[in-house]
This record gives sequence, structure tokens and C-alpha cells, in this order.
Amino acid sequence: MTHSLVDQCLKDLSRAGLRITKQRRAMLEVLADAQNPLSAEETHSELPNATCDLVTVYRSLDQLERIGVLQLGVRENGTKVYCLSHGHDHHHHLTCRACGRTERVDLCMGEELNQVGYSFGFTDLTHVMEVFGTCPDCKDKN
Amino acid sequence: MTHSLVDQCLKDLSRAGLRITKQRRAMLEVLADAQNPLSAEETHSELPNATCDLVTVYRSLDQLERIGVLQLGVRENGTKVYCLSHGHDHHHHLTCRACGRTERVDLCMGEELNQVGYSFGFTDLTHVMEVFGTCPDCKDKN
DNA sequence: ATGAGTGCAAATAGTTTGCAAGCTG
DNA sequence: CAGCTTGCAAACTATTTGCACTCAT
Repeated sequence: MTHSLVDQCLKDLSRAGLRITKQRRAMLEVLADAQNPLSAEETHSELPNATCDLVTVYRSLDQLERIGVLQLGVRENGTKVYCLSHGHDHHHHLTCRACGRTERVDLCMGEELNQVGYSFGFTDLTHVMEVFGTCPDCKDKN
Repeated sequence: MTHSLVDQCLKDLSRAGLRITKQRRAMLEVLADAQNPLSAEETHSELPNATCDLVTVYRSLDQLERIGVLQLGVRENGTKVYCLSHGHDHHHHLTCRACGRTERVDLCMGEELNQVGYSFGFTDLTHVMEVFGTCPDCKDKN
């Protein structure tokens, strides 16, 4: 199926002066299908066989995040993860530190954080908010 | 001067069954004096000459965070940083992505995040929240 | 056709692990 | 004096960089 979500992202890509390539389209498709934020490695491994090099994934994810098509997150170990943030679907995640399972969290205080940032004279504000815990299944396994 | 803050942390250390060593005391002193969260590397370099190996810093920071003496944060590039979180002085930071300058942010929605976590059956909840931006000085320099 | 984008190789940064020796409680 | 801690060396994971070649616009 054709992802209208992906098409939207591709439009944003051109609008930002970036080029549309089959590699980028493939990455966006992977991220659009993903149930949770993916790291560069994970995105790469979900890509149809040999779509592109891992380095290209790193470079593209970084650019896509800069132009706001992707939203950046972190794992507890510092690994960067990305998910589509198309339109204004900004949200956060609750991640199990044992199995990686994630749940969507719709709480956010981005507005307030930006206020504080502006009050200090800062610009280009972004934020990262992540919740980590042990999910019921992993708790039992223990 | 003697840091009552450090003494408090050391007490928490023993209470948690960890041992008090000169290395750990030195690290806590560095963190108590720091104006902003420090990475393992930075903490190590602030230590009085040859206090201990960098590996020891990594191991100790990790343990101190687990028992709640330190609060974990991340830089935009994924580097882990730590600051004292003694008592209940939980707070967050606004960091300039160009020069690293940080400002304290007292906003936090830990309570609400924990609620959501519990509602999913998750336990041992923690969270990370970081604001990144460009500070006035770095903006001008550009 | 021109410069953004890509692949490949190699370098970095940050962090973890194994093991023997040292020090704390 | 038992076992937590540390030091040193080495392995690892995540990410970045340089350069020549390719492709989107």
C-alpha cells in the first residue's frame, strides 16, 4: 500500500531543499510501519535487502530530524531513536528497559519548556523526554 | 570546605550496601561543585590528578545513579551526564548545543509520567527530560 | 551539468567487560 | 578475611568523517 504519511514526508523533504531518493523513501516507509521508535541500526535492518548502507541511514535520519520530519528520542543507554513526527503528532514513549517494548505517552510540556528556553534567550529549542521502566512481562520473568 | 551534601551522599552509599572509597568521595565532590551535569570523561578530568581510572568513574556513576544519589541525563549526541540529585532536588536542564552552557529547569512532569507508566503495569519508572537550544552568545557568534 | 547523495573504508567517541590485585567493613 | 572495588588492557557499540563515484533536479 501507498503511505500517504510517507508522501507527506517526501513533500516536506523537497520543500526543505533535500532530494528524494529511493533510500530515503524506503527509510520513511520502515518508520511509518514501525510500532516504536527505531535506531539507525534497526531502521537499516528493516530495510529491503541492501537498500542502502548503514552510513546513509545515519546521515538521512539526521537530516530528516533537522527538518522536523522525524522526532528524536534516546534509549536509556544513549542510543538515538527516531519516529515519524509528521504534522504535529508530537508524542513521547514509555520503554521497557529489559525487552524494549514501548507504549505511546501523550503527555508533553514542550510549550512550557520552550517558554523557559526563550526566557533565557535560547533559540531553536527542542526537547527529549523518555520514560523507562520494567514492563509486567519482564517483571514476572525475573 | 566539607560538603554536607557529599556527606549525605556517602551515607546513602553505605545504606545501599556500597563501600565508601576515596575515589567515590572525590567524584561526589566534583559533582557537588559542578555548575552543570558532567559526563564520565568530564568528571574524570576534574578529579585531582590520578585519583582513579576512567573505568572506575563509569562504574561508580552507574551505581550512584542506581541508588538515586545521582540523576541521569543525556546530551543531544547521546552522551550520558550526571548531577547530584540529593534528597528530592530533582530537576532538569536547558543545554546549548553549541557551547554546552546549561541552565536549570525546574519544570517536571515526573508524577504524571509515573501515573501513565503504572497504568501500563510498568514498575521502576524513571525518566529523562532535556531541553536543547542555541544560547544568545552562540547565536550572535554565528 | 552540478551539486546533493551514496558507498566503502577507516577513524572516533563513549562505554563495557575480564581478570588479577587491593582495600573496606 | 570475604568480597566489593579498582586498574589495566582490550573489546564493543554507536556514530562520524574522507573521498571518489552516482544520481536527482
